Amino acid sequence: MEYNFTEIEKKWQKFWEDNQTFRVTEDPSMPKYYVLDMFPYPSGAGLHVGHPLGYIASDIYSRYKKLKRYNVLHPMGYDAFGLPAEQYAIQTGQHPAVTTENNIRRYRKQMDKIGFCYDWSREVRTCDPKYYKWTQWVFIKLFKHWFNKKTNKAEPVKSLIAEFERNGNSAVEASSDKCRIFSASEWKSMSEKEQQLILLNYRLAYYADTMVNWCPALGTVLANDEVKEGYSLRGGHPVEQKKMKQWLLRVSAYAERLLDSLEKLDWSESLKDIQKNWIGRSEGAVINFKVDNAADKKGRKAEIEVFTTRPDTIFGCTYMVLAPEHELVEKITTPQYNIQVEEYIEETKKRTERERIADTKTITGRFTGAYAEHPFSGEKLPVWISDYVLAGYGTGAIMAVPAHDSRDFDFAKHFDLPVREVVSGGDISQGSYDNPEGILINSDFLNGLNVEDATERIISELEKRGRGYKKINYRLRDAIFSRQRYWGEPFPVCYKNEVPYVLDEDQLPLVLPEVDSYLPTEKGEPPLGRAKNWQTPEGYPLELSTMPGFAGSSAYYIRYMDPNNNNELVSKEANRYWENVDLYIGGTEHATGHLIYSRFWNKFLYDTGVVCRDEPFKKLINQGMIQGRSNFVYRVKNSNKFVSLGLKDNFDVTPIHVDVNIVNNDILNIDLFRKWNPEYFDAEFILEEDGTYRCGYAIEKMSKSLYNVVTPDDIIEKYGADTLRMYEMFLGPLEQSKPWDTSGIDGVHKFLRKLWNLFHNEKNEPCISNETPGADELKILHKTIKKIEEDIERFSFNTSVSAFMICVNDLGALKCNKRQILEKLVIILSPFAPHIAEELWHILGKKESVSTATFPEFKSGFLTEDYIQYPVSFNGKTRLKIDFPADYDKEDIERDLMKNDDVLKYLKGQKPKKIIVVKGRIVNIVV
RNA sequence: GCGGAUGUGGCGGAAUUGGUAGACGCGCUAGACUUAGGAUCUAGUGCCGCAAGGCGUGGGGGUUCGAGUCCCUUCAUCCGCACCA
Repeated sequence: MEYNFTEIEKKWQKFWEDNQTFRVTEDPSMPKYYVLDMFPYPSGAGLHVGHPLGYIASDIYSRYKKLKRYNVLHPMGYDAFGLPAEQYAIQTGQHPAVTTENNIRRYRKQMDKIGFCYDWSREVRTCDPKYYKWTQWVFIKLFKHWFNKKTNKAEPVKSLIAEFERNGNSAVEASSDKCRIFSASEWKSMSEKEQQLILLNYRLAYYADTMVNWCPALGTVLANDEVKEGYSLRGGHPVEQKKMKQWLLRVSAYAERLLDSLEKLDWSESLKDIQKNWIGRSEGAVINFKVDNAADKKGRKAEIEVFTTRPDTIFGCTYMVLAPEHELVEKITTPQYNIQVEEYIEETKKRTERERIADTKTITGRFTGAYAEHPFSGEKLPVWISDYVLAGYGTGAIMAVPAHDSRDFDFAKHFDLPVREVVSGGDISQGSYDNPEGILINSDFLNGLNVEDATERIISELEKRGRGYKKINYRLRDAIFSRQRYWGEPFPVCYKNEVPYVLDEDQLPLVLPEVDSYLPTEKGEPPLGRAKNWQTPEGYPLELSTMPGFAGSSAYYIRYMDPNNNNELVSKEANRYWENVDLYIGGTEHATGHLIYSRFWNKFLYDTGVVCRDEPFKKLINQGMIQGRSNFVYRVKNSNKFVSLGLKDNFDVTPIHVDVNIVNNDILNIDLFRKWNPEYFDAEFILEEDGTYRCGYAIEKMSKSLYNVVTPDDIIEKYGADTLRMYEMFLGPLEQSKPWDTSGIDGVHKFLRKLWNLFHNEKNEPCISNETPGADELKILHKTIKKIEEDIERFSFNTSVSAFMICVNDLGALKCNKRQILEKLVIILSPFAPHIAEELWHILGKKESVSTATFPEFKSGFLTEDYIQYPVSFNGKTRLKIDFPADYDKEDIERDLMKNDDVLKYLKGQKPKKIIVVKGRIVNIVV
């Protein structure tokens, strides 16, 4: 036996655990560095080879930073509440806590085998009451705060109440729901219930009637980021729109800050773009249009409020459209049109979100019979309803400008409404001219202005006349925060007189109760409706919904700083020391969910003084997906005969996925294939000339159903964890998606064996020389030190693996076993292959873990060369390679070139027009 | 429709600032050793060509002494958003 990775890896994993090698504490004498992985949801399927990619990268970086003398926080935990465990519970009756516990144990086992340097003493689980106590605590805090637009931050509701008592709400500028204006005396005369209901409009966690994404199959509402193209992200079930009373988080209050501070984050541009898109800032104006035939009790005309990004086109407005759900529809529809409008509203209600999206080409709508008045021309504008206007965006109403908006144009053409051009530059007979460029026409006082000036002018005019104002609108919606499910955090909320109140902090955690079934009750209540005594000691009923998945993951990075603190979410000292995450590695699938919510959550905690940094994740890297590489066998139709890839075109065949684990370099192991599926036991094979069965392949998602799943466990058993770690990195750039193909792993494994051999003689006995290394050996070493350091700093781990291979190949060629070289090599390799590094470090006579060493310093002196080989090209084509002394100048080189026979041969007697010499790099002769 | 990413040998990929395209590894070919090889070692391996030489970084055009890299244009694949007013 030579390099016995199984034994070595077990030994050092035990050593790390016994010695608590990676346990960290706050140490003000050292600079901190916080490396975080997106913690996993422990699914029943366990980890496949794609999951640990990011963990390995962050582990390498953590170990590197430790060698660079940083105090590194590198924790891990579990996002343990969630739907799959609960769905499984419904099917099997197994308590989700049990499934979750089992899955966590399996994950931990799998992770331990890879040799990560996590400080497991800091582990968190979102389903642990000691953890979710603090999730509930933050919820209460959100409930007790409102967002003051004047100070642009969250403030206690107490201060809001004080203001109401003093001056009513007229001077309050809050991110809030629409709320009527009241005076201080009105406030004081209100009942407790009335006051509480008003405050709900202001709270950052609030309870309101809202349009939700309802998923009947899952029996719960979903947040916008949990729905994709009308289907639930988890499970792919249809989702419909429904009005329901739900808990929401006022994320929209932070839209501007979430957008602005993206600038200073070291995230990829594409991820920032996704967030920018999701937040969806648009600048425009709110304009009020009076409606003729509807007035309130005091005789004030009703007003349609619209939001537009093109107020400059206001004179091109020829009609108005309300969303079918708009509250004014009922009030303004004239009796004559009542029936058809009601019909239309019924129809749209029936359509699911998915149908609406799928069917965007059919133009539908109804006239309400009402007319609005143009704020400048006084023209009568017919008011329509149509589902192309969304209730949930802007004000749910638009001024239609068919000449300059393609949707309005299509609608106008369909219903034969007038089109009036107001910005020159397009051809209105052909279609709308949406470009915001051109000169205003047919627009009264705006005529002759360009779009930009016209926009400015019209807004000031609107403001002067009190008919509108400048407004920045965001697409980002408040997050629906309740789920009608069991396996999540209970809300610390009870209801008195149907008004929600939060529990006192000292009643936390509010522990998830036991239920006899995980299904909704007969009354249609969530599963918590089945819990016995689900009420406060005073007898008030508790909330029946639970919190969504993103609740527990929104502040977990804070909890790691001080995971066992029972008095605070995080102590001031721990938070001030660790501040925030320096490096966060995870998948891009969380771009609009977790990464928005946790930024929001963090900003709120920053406003309230709980944490000291206003952004949670300074630098973020999205690792690419590892795709599966599937293999196929080709069955001749209506037979049990399988034909090899090279011959399959001669037959009528069906490609069938075959387990990649019984295929090697696309050659099928026929014996294993027969055993793999009894159906194929008697199969016949048509083989290649060389007697092998060659499989086809395709790059697909890694998935059980495609038989292309490779687990880290299998790889570790065959090659060891160090090989797995290095091969995962060797596959390609961290951020790119790339297919997993086990075939290539031999190269990395061979490398580790070659490394082992540098330290051992033919009899596999350790054999280290104390001789002083020569210049060539030092050069190889320092070239590698430099390369590895640079590569790690830019997260180019694939190229560092190559650099190690080159280094070991070169040292192997020199048969170098000199201590001074090998010691440093082991240190720089240890982040990548920690087990073999520890073993070799030990062989070098060290007693401590190699992780306590210091990253060696690169010395440029060892790299200087006497001669430099210059590629010599003629007209840009490389023809020759000539050595020149390193200190040669341009003139020296030119002079020598003209004496060189080969150069003269290529010149064929011509005189060069020009000679370009870039010192130390190239020579180019222009003929 | 909008926004983003990617395109280099049979395959994964390298080339960090405009300066030797294909490092490193897999695979393949030949050889050595071996009872044997899915072990190990040596050599070769972008394409065309016997060769000289020519062609080569998705396609077309440009800037430059010199372009995978910069500019324009176009195609393909993937991802995100989408009646967002």
